[in-house]
Amino acid sequence: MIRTRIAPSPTGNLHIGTARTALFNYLFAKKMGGRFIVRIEDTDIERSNKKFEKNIIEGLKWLGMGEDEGPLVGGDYGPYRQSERTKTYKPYIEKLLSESKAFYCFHSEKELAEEKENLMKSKKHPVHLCEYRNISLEEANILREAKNDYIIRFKNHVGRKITFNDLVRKDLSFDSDLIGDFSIAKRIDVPLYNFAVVVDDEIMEISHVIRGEDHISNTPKQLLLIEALGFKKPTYAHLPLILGSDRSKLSKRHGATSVDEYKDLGYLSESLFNFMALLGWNPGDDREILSKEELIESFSMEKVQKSGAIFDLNKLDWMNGEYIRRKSIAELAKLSQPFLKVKSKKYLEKILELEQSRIKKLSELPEKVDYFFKEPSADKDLLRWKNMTDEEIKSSIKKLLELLKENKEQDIKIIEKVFLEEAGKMGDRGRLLWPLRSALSGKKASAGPFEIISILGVEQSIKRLENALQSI
RNA sequence: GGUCCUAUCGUCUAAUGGUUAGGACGGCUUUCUUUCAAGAAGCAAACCCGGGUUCGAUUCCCGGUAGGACCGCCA
Repeated sequence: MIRTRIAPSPTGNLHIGTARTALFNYLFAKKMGGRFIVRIEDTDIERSNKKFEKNIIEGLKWLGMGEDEGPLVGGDYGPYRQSERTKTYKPYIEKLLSESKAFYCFHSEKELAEEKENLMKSKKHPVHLCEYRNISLEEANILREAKNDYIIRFKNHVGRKITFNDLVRKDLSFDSDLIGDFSIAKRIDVPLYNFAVVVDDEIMEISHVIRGEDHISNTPKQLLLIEALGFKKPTYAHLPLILGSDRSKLSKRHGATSVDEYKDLGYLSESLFNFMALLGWNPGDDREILSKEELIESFSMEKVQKSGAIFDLNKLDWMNGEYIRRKSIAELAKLSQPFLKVKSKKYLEKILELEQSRIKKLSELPEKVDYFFKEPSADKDLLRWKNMTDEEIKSSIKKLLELLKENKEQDIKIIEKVFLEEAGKMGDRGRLLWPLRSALSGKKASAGPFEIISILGVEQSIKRLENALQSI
């Protein structure tokens, strides 16, 4: 059974990078008929926050990645929060300690920091080979009472090569000397990340560890622990990172980095899902717009890119526009609720019909359609088409009013026909139609005048034209 | 500083030991058009550098260069 997991730490909102990692875990698991698991890494109780945990899991769900197991939905391998698993880890730490595969280290943080600094100064790889690595447990117990400051480290072998096969990067190899005696637990019941993951992955029977390439250097440590504990090795896949416009790891200074922010900006979950999938992966053909099902169907690790990909807002905007245009008006109306408060559903839908092809994100809506809710302020220069004189504008509007009043009771199709005929007589249709549209919308850019009239109604349109006339 | 990773249009990417190096976004042009979009048509735009292997390298190998990630008693 293929089992993949995402392990967010609940110290902030759902980050785009985390979401993308989750996405690849999800696609892979679903493609292989496996299970997608959410495990919360909240070792450091102070930093963690239930609110963030909920937000992260809901964010994943919003994107379409419902978890098969996790802290909120449960499962047979729980608990799914690291903070609730301290009892699970303890025996494994004790085991390593009693087998002399781990030891107590009594160096202070200050000493360690100095050691590292000196090593780097002398151009050496910063690595801690601890002097306490061979002391007996008895000695350690005595020292522990004397100093209460200690940490548990893994006793690393020297001169070994650690190799593993990565699904994305093929053979990777690391020198054990450069890893040193790395830390595995703060105290006997407080494991550190590298230790906790290894134990959890074993117990939760995680078959594939799919994560960002920033974890590559953690892998040899975890492999060492797996070996020492006699665990089963999962298969690894390290994904290329998502980069900001300057090619460094995507972070706050690059702008919006959380899924929430994109949601609030009016991006649809489908476009974000689709877009992230195409960052560092392709389906092997020219398709760009793919549904979740198609993405799952065509997913394969072999197609995952090795180099990082810039998060290009331009393309996201385009894709979001594509998705907006593919929505039914009813769906779009529902999605627009948070952005546009309109009491009448019918009215909202009519407006959306006009804007569907004009917006790239839902947040553009309020500004684009405000004229449907309040009369525009009159501005004579806005009414001017090319180099019409004030008098010409005036006579155009008078003509418009006249025609509109005459055809008050007519269907909009008829009105349009009449107006177009009249505009045709003027040679340049803009001389009649531009003042019409701009008087109705109060904007340089908007939907067409007849579409607007059909929504506003003839009475309101006459009123706006009269207002416009006043301003000249 | 050390280790590891990576390298095709501005961006996301495809393909290939011999191609006019393909697609998409963005840009530009044209078209449609009262405006803005959307639509249609088109244009410009890339194989990091050097050496080797080879009849032939963008492709394979080596070196350089550049960029990135990591180097916690965070995860």
